[in-house]
Amino acid sequence: MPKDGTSNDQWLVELNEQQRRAVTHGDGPLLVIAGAGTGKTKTLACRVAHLIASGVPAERILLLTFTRRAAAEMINRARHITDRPDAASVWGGTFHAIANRILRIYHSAVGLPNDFTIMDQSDAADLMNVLRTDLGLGKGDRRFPRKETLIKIYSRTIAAQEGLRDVVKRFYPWCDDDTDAIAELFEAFVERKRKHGLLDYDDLLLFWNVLAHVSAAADVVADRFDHILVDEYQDTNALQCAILQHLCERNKNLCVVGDDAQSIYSFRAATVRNILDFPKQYANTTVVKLEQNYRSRKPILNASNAVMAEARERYTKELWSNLEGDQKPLLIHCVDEQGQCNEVCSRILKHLEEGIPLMKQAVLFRTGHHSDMLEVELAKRNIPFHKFGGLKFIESSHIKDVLALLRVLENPRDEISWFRILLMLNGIGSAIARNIVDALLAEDEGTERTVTDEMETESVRFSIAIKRLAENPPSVPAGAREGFEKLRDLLLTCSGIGQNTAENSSETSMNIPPISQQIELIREFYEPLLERRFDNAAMRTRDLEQLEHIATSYRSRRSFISDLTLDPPASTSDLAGPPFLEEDYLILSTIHSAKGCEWDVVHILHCADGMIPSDMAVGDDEGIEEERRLLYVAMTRAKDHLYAYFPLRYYHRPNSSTDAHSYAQLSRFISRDILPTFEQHTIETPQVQDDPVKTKASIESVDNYLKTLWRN
DNA sequence: GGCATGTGTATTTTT
DNA sequence: TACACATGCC
Repeated sequence: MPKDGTSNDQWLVELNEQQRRAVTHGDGPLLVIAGAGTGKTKTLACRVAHLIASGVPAERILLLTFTRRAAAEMINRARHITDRPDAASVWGGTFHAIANRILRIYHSAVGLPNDFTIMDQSDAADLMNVLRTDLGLGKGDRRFPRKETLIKIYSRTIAAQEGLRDVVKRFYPWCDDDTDAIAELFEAFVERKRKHGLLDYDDLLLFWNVLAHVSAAADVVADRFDHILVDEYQDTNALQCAILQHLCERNKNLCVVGDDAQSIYSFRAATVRNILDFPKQYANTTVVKLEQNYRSRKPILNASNAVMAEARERYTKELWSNLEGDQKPLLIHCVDEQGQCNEVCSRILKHLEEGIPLMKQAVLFRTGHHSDMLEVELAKRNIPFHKFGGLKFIESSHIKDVLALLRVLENPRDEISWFRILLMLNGIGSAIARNIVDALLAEDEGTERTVTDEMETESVRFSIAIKRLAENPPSVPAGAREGFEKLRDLLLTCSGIGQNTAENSSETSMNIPPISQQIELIREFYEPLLERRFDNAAMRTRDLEQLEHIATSYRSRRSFISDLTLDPPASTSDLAGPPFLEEDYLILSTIHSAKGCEWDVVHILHCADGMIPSDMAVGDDEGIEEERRLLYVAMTRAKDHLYAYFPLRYYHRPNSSTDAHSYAQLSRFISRDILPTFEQHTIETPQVQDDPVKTKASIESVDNYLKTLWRN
């Protein structure tokens, strides 16, 4: 094993000059402006490798990325480059995942229990809703913001570190009259979370930040890392910026990488100011720009640059490419959405025949449901696919139900999960559920949490709520008794108490079944309920099997739940069969989830005004600009072939037989001036399948069908 | 009073 | 599709 530096040469040679400057930069703040496809991942991976090779202990390097997958990939690459297994101990992950990891260690310094559970955004919204009802808001004819809106306001206030009043005025002006009530609600929200040991996404960052400057752990935390690297810095918010500032108070070894032209997360309070003002914030910043694109052929880059050239602000760089190509991106005019589906499918199959596997092709779109019709079409044609973004596995109600059971086992003070579970049972509605929850949690709430770390072992950690369930369960109405008994058995078994009575519970309490077995038990309990509650039980059952499968790789229930909330798996509800059995599959993805990825062939759906830009975002200039960047991100994912589809006609009710429709306009971002950077195709009539019954039963499609008869 | 059930409606993007 | 809201049933 060569010592410092000597083995560097081999990989350094493969870098271009700018990349090499970024990789070998020594101490002090470093800003890397990295355009799309300029080898950003490679540069970061090499920098990590370089640091390790120059003697920085791997566990003192922190790599913050946008997804866990990105961190894992870079660390893996660094390990290969250096050929040092210890590279695996680099701290890598999202801000939230790292916050979780840190807080599991230093929780007591900020007064958190160690068994805290993490709520995702919809859990937080549910809690918000409970409190909203408790406080009597939303009663009468006053229209009070919906729970989703409330959690967004809350989240933005914290992430942007601005006052509630300002946030509401600026982003939610229609809620301005309710600000006082909202403030009151938020106070209750925070109080309730603390009482029940719940942290939401914002709390994770908030406490990490607090940890760094008010607590006794501050020194330890600030000293923990010698080098910090941050990917996708343009999509960080004020709170994350503050955390970083605290983390590198000792040394200024902070390297941030990003692209202001790809900032697409302002709805999460991300601000481009972070990256633009970085040199001002950190004196003596070294700035490196990566402008050579290694991904896209010239005509694709041309069109992408043309789209960005019309942006209101001027971006700091211009990308160039050496990759020749004579094919401009294709702009394809389709009759309607079905026409778009047909066209996409046939082009995908054509490329497949040419030898480009499905995995190297992607279909991108603005919102999750933009691919609905295509998914049906792909299923019909037996083209397997994976969908990223949109409605996630974890958000479907059957998964949430199972998760609620696990959560209650992990943190019996989790009121929201108790509610969710109880409401599933026959004969129990909100009133009875309320009584049961009150009965179970009553003593717990009054009890001070004086338990120390050492005492919080598995055996004592399940709290009074579970004990009460074992010793003197709350009474329930006769109609609900049977279901409640089954629930009780389940929870006690999973807690390791079994069906025995309380006297020997302390002895058997260590007898907690492994996590996958717990899920199996839960599944047995839940399946009858599932069949009663949903129509498509079969598919949902398969999801549960999948969940059980994921669980087998976890040792503790706690890390399983945390990971599932912080790094949820992509959707599995594919129509085209069990995805993990297919060797080749097409990628469907929202543009947001496509960030950082690249494919040989990229198809962008719905390039119509109202889709990109989304109707929801055209309210103000900043919103529109972000949509433009979104299209830019989508286009720059393509290496060799880029297709943009524009369906002319949108049916108001796609699944009915009525013909009501309206005409769409081409996306405003593909303006007259930049049209020449595309080649245009028009698909005249919808392709009629061998089975004409599949086509829309409208007069028009009948007529079109007849036309094909006359012609053939 | 409280639960189950039916109808209508509004739907971005994600940790 | 999931939720809010209204109505009908015990």
